[in-house]
Amino acid sequence: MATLDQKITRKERERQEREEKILELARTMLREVGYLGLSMDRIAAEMEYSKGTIYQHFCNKEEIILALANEALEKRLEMFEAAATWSGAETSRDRMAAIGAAAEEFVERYPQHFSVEQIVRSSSIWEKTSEERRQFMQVCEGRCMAIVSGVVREALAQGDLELPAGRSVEDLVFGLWSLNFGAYTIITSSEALEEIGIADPIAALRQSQNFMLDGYRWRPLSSEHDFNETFDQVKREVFGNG
Amino acid sequence: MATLDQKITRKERERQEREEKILELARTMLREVGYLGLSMDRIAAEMEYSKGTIYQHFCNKEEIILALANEALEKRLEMFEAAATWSGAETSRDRMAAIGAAAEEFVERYPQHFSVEQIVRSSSIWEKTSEERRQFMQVCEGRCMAIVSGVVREALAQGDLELPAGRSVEDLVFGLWSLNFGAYTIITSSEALEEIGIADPIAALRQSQNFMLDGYRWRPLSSEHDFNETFDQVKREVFGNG
Amino acid sequence: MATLDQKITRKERERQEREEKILELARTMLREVGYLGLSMDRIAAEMEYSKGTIYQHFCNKEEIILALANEALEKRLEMFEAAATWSGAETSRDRMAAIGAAAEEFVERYPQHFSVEQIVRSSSIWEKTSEERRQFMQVCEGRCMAIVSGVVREALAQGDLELPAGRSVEDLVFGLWSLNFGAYTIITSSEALEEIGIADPIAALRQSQNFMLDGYRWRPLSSEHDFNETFDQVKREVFGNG
Amino acid sequence: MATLDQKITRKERERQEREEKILELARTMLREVGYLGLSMDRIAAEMEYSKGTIYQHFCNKEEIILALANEALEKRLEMFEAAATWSGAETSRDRMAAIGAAAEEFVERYPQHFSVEQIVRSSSIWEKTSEERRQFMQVCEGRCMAIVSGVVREALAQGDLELPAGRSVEDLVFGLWSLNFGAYTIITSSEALEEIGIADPIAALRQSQNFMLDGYRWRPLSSEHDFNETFDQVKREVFGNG
DNA sequence: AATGAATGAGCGTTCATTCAT
DNA sequence: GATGAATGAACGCTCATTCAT
Repeated sequence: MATLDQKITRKERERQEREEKILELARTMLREVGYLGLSMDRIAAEMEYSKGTIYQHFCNKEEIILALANEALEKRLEMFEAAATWSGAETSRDRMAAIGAAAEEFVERYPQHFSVEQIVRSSSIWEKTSEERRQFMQVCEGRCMAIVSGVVREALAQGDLELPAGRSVEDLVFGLWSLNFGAYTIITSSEALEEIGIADPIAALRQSQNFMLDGYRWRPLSSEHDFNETFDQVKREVFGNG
Repeated sequence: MATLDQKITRKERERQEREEKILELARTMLREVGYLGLSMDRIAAEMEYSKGTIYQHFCNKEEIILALANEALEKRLEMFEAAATWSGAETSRDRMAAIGAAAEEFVERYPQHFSVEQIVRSSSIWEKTSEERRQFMQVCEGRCMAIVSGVVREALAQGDLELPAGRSVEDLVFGLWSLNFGAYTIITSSEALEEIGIADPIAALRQSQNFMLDGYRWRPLSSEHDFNETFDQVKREVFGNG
Repeated sequence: MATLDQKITRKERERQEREEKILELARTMLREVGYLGLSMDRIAAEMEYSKGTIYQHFCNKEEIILALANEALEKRLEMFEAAATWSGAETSRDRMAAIGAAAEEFVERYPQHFSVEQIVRSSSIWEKTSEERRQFMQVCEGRCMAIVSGVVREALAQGDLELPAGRSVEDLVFGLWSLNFGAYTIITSSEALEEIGIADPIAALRQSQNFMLDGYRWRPLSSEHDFNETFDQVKREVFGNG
Repeated sequence: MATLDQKITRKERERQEREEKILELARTMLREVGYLGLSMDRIAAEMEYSKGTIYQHFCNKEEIILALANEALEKRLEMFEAAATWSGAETSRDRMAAIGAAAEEFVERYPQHFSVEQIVRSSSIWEKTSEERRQFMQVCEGRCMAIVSGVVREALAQGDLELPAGRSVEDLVFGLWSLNFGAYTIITSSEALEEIGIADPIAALRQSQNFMLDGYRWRPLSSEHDFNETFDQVKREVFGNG
């Protein structure tokens, strides 16, 4: 019985390993040759498996992209959650900075994941899976925003922050989101930023974020606290990136 | 001689008109059916010219995209320049706001152009023209930045703004650029932002920009001046969008 | 020994049940999705058995079709035999009408079976099994004809019918066969016969058959006897279709 | 100008010749390997043209079948019309026999055309073009029937024929249609009819037709006139098959 | 005996590109 | 200079069949 169980387990394990391998390959290819360059033929050729086998795992090219996007989403969520519950945060703004650090870490550690998100966003992959797309994208965006919004609301509750008239919590989050998404997109897709004077875009991004929140008067202001240090601390303590 | 010249001129004019028509068609198709849907066959079918003729103008499908991106760049530059030299600006920060308004107007007025920029940025179109790409992208980014940088430098010169230690003019510009590019990308590619709480993303973007510059202590602060009004004024006076 | 026998019997019974189940499924699928839609994968997916197991029963996709055709043949033969030995027949022509009723009943009761016959007839399934085909098809046609021929010969023997010069028993049978096969094919494959004026094709078929036999001077003529009533009677009494 | 015209004419002629060649090939392949065996790859391989070229003529595999079916329909209609207007017909039943001869000639002269009709009828080709199918099939059947119905109505008008109670003109036509379609199908798809006793199926079909019409009391009866001779005469005089 | 992972040839179709006219 | 027929590699996908377990 044990043998049988083991057998099943091994087969299943092999299956999952194969699936992971397909996704890994797809992720890399997506990064290297883009959505257009990603083809089932190429994936099959690059693996030691045949086309048919790939199709036994994913019945669509789109399903692969979908799976990839799901992975990316889950990874990011996981990291955001870890950051949002960081025990070292003394203020609500610390917590916000921690999430910023998580976003930074995410792109650095999993650049392919970020790539996938951009492709999913820009491509017309979804024409077929249109209905699912709307749901998936929205869930993705919604859950990510919920974490950030939670921290903002906490700040409001604690009196660290007041919103200007007519602005909602989500508007603030949208600002941070745009800034981060835009920055990483430019960093990822622009070669030679240095040559146009941007030596350290990550530092510039941190600065911009801090100043934006200063503008909102989220206390403590960046003039009162070194959030740069907070970023580094989070990356060290939460993500072991020292 | 005059006749000959005229003839050449007419031919040349016809040639340029044809070229413009091809690009116009390609632009529309790109927006409607995406990069994947854009095909030389389809372009030819939709025109009164044949495929061969189109190839006489653009020896590549990629060349067409390149030309489209060029157009977009030129259009944006033109608008940025108009904004940067707006006579109604009383302060350096007014001028900065004017450029923000130009960016807003650009996306609203020429959504296809913005589309093209995103495609160019995300696609692996460039494999063949990789060398040209680096140059082109850099020129694109460089010229746009130069205008914005100019305004920042003016602010520094006039004492309206001091940069924090370690930050360059380009870092500030990068922040604005990221924020804007990110915001418009999200707006363009997310369906149903409203459902996740972002009712007026453009307003949120303006706010974020203003607060970011407030963070930099660029005077007058947004608490001292209604830049929202400046945005509207520029769109009215410079771009006739009232 | 008895135990062993029983075991073998049970196994064999299970095997046959499985085989029957495969065929049942295939028959239904053939009708629903056509020959093109019939696939080993789909059959396996729809059953609780795997592809490999199915291949243990039928080493070919074609073999399944062959088996299906065999079933159809057997079913029809069975019904023809029942009709040919109908105790209610008073004349040889009654007996002939009874077979006509059987053919009618067959198509009505087992439309899938008729479907299979047509597919087998039209498809080039047989390339591989070509040798078997010739045998099988001939056996099929031969045995069916034998029954009908038997009735014709009986009529000749009893003096109800004389054949015109140069015509054989088989020629008469061929006429009936053609008429029936053609009619059911048209009925099955034509949508909206009614719109082209054929409101009741079954009645038209009965009429045509009767008149053809009248032409042969097979007594009693349809003017002397209501064969329509005979048809209904057979369907009621022999096939319980009332 | 003449040169230009000629050029266009030649190109167009070449195009049509190519198209005809594709259809000819497809027709033969359809007959030899059936609908399933017909593939764009095979057509392309068998011609000296590439797959792309084939697709420039027919944008679908189905379009080819459709074109083939159209050809068959037109050919048959043409032959039916020629038969229906045969000047040698002395009676309405002569005219009917002439159409029978046309049907015979059609299958003999263009067996592939008849093949196409059967395939179109039996296959699930039409799943995609389902809407068009209904129309096309109906037009096909309708136009063919109209000619035959016309002759029947003429017979009624001239008093050569009375219909039994409850039977329509179309019912009679349906009988003839079924008989012919069925007979040719069996002849085409059954190997070795002779071995099961049907030495001359064409003769048997003629006989069956004649007797069916005799049953309807369509005068002159086949006992009063040698319609076999009429058949041969039509094939000779109208179709030059002597 | 039963399984289902793996195969790989084949399918219909698209499309950038070339080149004879 | 303009044309569009011709190409052929590539695509996403299917499926009958095999075979190690």
